[in-house]
Amino acid sequence: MPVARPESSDSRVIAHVDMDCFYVQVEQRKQPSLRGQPTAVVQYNSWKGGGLIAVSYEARKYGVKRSMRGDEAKQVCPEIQLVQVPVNRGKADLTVYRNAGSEVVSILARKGRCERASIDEVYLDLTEAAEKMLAETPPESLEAINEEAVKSHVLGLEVVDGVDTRENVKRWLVRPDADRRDKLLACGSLLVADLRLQVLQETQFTCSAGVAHNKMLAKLVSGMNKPAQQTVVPFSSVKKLLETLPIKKMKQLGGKLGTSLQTNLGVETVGDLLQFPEEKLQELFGINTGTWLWNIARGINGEDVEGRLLPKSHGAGKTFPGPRALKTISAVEQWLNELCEELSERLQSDLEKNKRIAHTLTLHSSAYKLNDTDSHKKFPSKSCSLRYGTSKLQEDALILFQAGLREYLGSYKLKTSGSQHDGWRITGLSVSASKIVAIPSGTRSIFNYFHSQNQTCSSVEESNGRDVQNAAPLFLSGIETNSGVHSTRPEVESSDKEDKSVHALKSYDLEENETQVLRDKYTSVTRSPVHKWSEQDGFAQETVTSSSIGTHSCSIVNRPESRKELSGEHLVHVTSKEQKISSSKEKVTPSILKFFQSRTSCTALKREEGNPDLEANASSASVNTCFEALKQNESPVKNGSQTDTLRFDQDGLRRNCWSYKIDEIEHSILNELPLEIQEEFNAWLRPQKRPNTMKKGSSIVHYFSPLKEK
DNA sequence: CATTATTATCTT
DNA sequence: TAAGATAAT
Repeated sequence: MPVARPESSDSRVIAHVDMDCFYVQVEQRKQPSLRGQPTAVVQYNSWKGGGLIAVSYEARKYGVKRSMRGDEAKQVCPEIQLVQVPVNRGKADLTVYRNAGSEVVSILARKGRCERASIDEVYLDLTEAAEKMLAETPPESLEAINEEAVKSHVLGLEVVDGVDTRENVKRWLVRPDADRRDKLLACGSLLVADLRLQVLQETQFTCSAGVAHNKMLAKLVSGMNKPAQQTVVPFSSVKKLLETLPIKKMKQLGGKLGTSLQTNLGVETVGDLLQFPEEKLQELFGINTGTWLWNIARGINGEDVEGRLLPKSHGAGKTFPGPRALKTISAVEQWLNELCEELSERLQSDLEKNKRIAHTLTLHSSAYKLNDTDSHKKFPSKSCSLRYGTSKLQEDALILFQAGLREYLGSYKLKTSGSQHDGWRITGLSVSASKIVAIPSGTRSIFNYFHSQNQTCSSVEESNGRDVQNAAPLFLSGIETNSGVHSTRPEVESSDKEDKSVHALKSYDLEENETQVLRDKYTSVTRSPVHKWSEQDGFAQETVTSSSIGTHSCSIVNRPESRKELSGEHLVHVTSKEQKISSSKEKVTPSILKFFQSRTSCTALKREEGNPDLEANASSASVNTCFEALKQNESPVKNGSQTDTLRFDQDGLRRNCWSYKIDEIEHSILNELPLEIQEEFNAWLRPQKRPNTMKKGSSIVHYFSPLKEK
């Protein structure tokens, strides 16, 4: 679970941008006559008209819903235009939507760190841009305000009668006496309005956005006013916003965890969560999830916007429902071949365009057994090191499948007839490529070198007369020629781990009596109705465009450490993720300590207690009087008492442990620190995830199937 | 066994 | 690390 940092120090400007019924828009751009008409995108149509995966707002007025069938949609809206998702190799092909998503991302990434959250959603960290704007061209100085920004919905904005809403919003945007944080949000709103306009101009797509101090809030409100509008959450309106918000509306709480909160704790709204002490939530749900929940209840969420424009994995899959379930190995093989073809194409494209290489191939399947009562056993997923080239993928995928099937059938298969199509049916197949790493730029020369050489170790196969790239895998395996050092085939040990069969389905459960006690103890009785929540659009997918070279590489070995060996001058660049991990893990941030130690005046700042909620105790500290360094980590202060204290909980750090009341560090001060130190400081503000200390069999949280009974 | 097809993250 | 579970769109 994500971990939060103290809110009051969080004056970031975060936006969540969500495309409006994205697939529909893509189709409408292709076919402009569909504009303004009730339209839906449907995949396949032979069975009940196919399944809807995106619905235009015109169609929604008729009650057309995502995941209705085409036929149902026609019933409620006979006029509806149904557009089919392209089909290739017998399966839905989402390439056009992925590419359209990439167009959008490249525009949205212009003003700050950008994270592609799905095919049609991104998060933006606009903090720096907003600060810059505030410093150089603050809204109050502007002669004209972006019309789009003026149309923003500002949550909690008091209505002045006699003043129309737009004028009211405009006044909020340019208010000279506003809290700095609100000013930053105002700048963020202007920036986002700008970006949305650019997206529209350059792609013809509309989108909606949420602007707030963190990801969770931005995401929460981006869908509140759709389509083509934006919503801002001023700091001061967070509490009221969350108070009555149904718990299930929060990201991450839409599933079993949310259900558990409802049924086990009687928590229906985010506000209800405020009753529970942090320790209690930690006991119940584990240290990380517990802390996360406690923070979420208060509108606190320290998750970073990752700078990532590309997907971390690629997958191709298909389901075979009902009578279409696959009955023979040969049918499975054929479909695997199709899937691998698509996957291979996308991998080639990624390699060519993004210079990235995938390391792991995984096969997932779902199946059931005939005339077998315990037949809902899960088909095991299997993975192996990934070899480039369509037929390699196909070969390996089949082997993985067969390994999975043997395990799935277990001794069950030992019955009659060795003939194939027997007891089993395959209802789903998918292959995916993960552990994708960028080829460091320094490697390019090596890459090119091998590129020009005749391949040292490739077979010919389906290289289609085009280039074969060996350099990358070579790099990744650490300079060995990959001639045959490692087995390239998926090594499928048939270690039939027989029994362990049924992992009980997991969910959150509390003991009955404890549940009652908790409900009585913390849950109040009354609650009130809430806002109106518009639906979210779209589907989740990924990015990457297409094109292809026939790459065919030899064995690719997963050996991350080997890169270190090579890290001379060129190869220092690892993926940013890895850098982050390694640095936050083993680094003691000595430079920060040094910096503070060299500071002579560290004066304490006391903050008034008794404010358990969101009221900003904007402690006005100045540069010299801000940091207090305590020699020993005085009793770990916990969030429950509203004093956020940095603490190192890993032993190595215990000794020279300092505690800071980071709530009390004013933001502007951070700006005076050297950049490098600012970064480290920020890392502090986003505490690491703590190892889960919850014992597995703890009577408190244990997982089971929630909606099972009855 | 008819919400499909993907993706991401966390736990074990 | 691999495999499973959960969640989202």
